[in-house]
Amino acid sequence: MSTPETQPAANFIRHIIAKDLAENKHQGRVATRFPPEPNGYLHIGHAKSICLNFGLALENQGTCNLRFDDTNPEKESIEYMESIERDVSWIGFTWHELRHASDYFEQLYDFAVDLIKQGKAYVDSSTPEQIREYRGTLTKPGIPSPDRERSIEENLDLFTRMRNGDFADGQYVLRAKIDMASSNMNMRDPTIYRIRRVHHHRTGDKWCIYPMYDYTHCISDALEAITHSICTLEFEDHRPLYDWVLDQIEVPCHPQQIEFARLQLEYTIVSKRKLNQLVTEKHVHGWDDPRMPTIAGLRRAGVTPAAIRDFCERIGVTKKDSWIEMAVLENSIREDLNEHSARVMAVLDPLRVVIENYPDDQVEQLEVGNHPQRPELGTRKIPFSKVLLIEQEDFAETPPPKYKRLTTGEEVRLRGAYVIRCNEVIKDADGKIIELRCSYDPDTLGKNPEGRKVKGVIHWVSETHSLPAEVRLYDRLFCRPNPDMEANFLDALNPNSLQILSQSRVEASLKDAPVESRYQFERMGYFCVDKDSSPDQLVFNRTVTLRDTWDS
RNA sequence: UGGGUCGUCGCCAAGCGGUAAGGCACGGGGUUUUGAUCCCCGCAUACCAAGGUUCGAAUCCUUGCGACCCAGCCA
Repeated sequence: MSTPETQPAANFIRHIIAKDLAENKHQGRVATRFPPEPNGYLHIGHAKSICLNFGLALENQGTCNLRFDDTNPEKESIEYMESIERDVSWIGFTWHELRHASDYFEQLYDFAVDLIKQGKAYVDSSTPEQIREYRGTLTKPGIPSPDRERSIEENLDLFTRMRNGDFADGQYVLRAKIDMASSNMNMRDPTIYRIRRVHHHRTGDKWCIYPMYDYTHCISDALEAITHSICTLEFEDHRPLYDWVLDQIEVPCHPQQIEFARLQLEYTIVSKRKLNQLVTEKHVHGWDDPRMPTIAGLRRAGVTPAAIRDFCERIGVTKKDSWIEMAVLENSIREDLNEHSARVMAVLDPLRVVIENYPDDQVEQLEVGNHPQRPELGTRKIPFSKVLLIEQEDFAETPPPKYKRLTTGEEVRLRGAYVIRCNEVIKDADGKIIELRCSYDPDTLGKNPEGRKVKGVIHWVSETHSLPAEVRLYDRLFCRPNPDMEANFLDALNPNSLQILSQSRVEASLKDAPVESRYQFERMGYFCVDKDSSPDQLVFNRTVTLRDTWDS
């Protein structure tokens, strides 16, 4: 059996690392980091970055840290931090060290003082509006702030007092003194510290000034001796600033920032802000709603860590903006689930079938395999009796062309059991089919009938022996390929993304199926036991359907 | 129209001057007690365009065209 994980494919970052290794650039060391801001749950886009960073470290005998970029306490929380640790672990990676940007607040402050002493940073009293105005535009250079030439002594004093809490929020900022005329907006004296009296989930109220991303990230990388600092494309313009900061101060190493294109998946979104909106406005039932592209959502839907890793390897790593089709993800999911899931029978939308020529009280325990290609997964017994349940959609009075299921007067194979023939259709007063009267051929158990071919096979359960279950069928959350492109992404929401079937029946072997266990419901798809499930009320989520090539 | 980046099959993606890998999707066939799986076969004389260099170009040069990112005291 092939493993779902494919061999490492070539990509430009692997080339860069191979070259650095060949040149002994960092004494042959590879150190990466995955640096999320703890302001939301991780999603499939983060998975790409996680697999990249941890994968690169792993395949080069290097290290990968998990670092929380927690410099903006307003949006961050312990809950998010914990969910991130949980999700990274679940995907299957172990970090070398767990770090936080906030671990470096003191050092960051010292470096800022150093910058001021060098005359490379100054305290500015301009308002945000003034700063924006002075910054110029894409085509017009900026002009210096009136505070730009403040003396070093005064800057030192002001910055100390900023830290001491002598000023109101927003009264001053610390800015790097670089080049107000730079064609790169990020180099026009970027703000590196702001005053903000917000409780930080780790440092509490110790600080009332917080460092900005551009200033913090490069120094954090350097302090951790990161060799390759991998981030997404929108930070390309920030690289000169990343390098500038590290060039002004004394740090153990100067990591190389490398940018790659973030994942864009059709029929979904990966904007934290919008994902947050879906949750808070209750368009979904939470961060772990199986329709969400979050790691928690995928997990609850029944997607495996191996499938996510396989997907991330398949989509590749480039600098090209691209949209991945959902079919690629589904393929990775099916490939892993097909190999590892035990098969069981479940009737989602039951139709009663009475086998008229089967003895009233007889029950046969039929032995069936748990996996058609993997006999080592064993067999189980399923009860066959006079009254069975089959799928409504597996019977048609007037079948469409090439129909291979049950129809009046014709035969069909009951999976793992006998061939039956439908003799009569019972309807209620409204003409709705409520029961089928059938007969079975006793000589067709484990063998084909004499002289005729029965091509259809359908699944079933015994009415009295089966267990009631609720089955949740999920469809894509959006009905447009690029919801992000819509004026309002909520307009693209799929109104039928969740269908709950409360009358389903599953075979008795599922009685004690643990939460998160996964099965293939034969002919129906892959399903996972939901956390809402209990022995009295089983609840299953559909992870993905089976591939369906029946064109009709 | 300042700067940065990108353009190879429907969607991804290898390729790095020697004559277009692979995956997904799609189409056809075979096996099958899942219309699943699995197995065969097919699927870019062509690499955004036009010039140029070269015995030879997707790969080098030139000029166009198109797309994305940047003017937070967010990350």
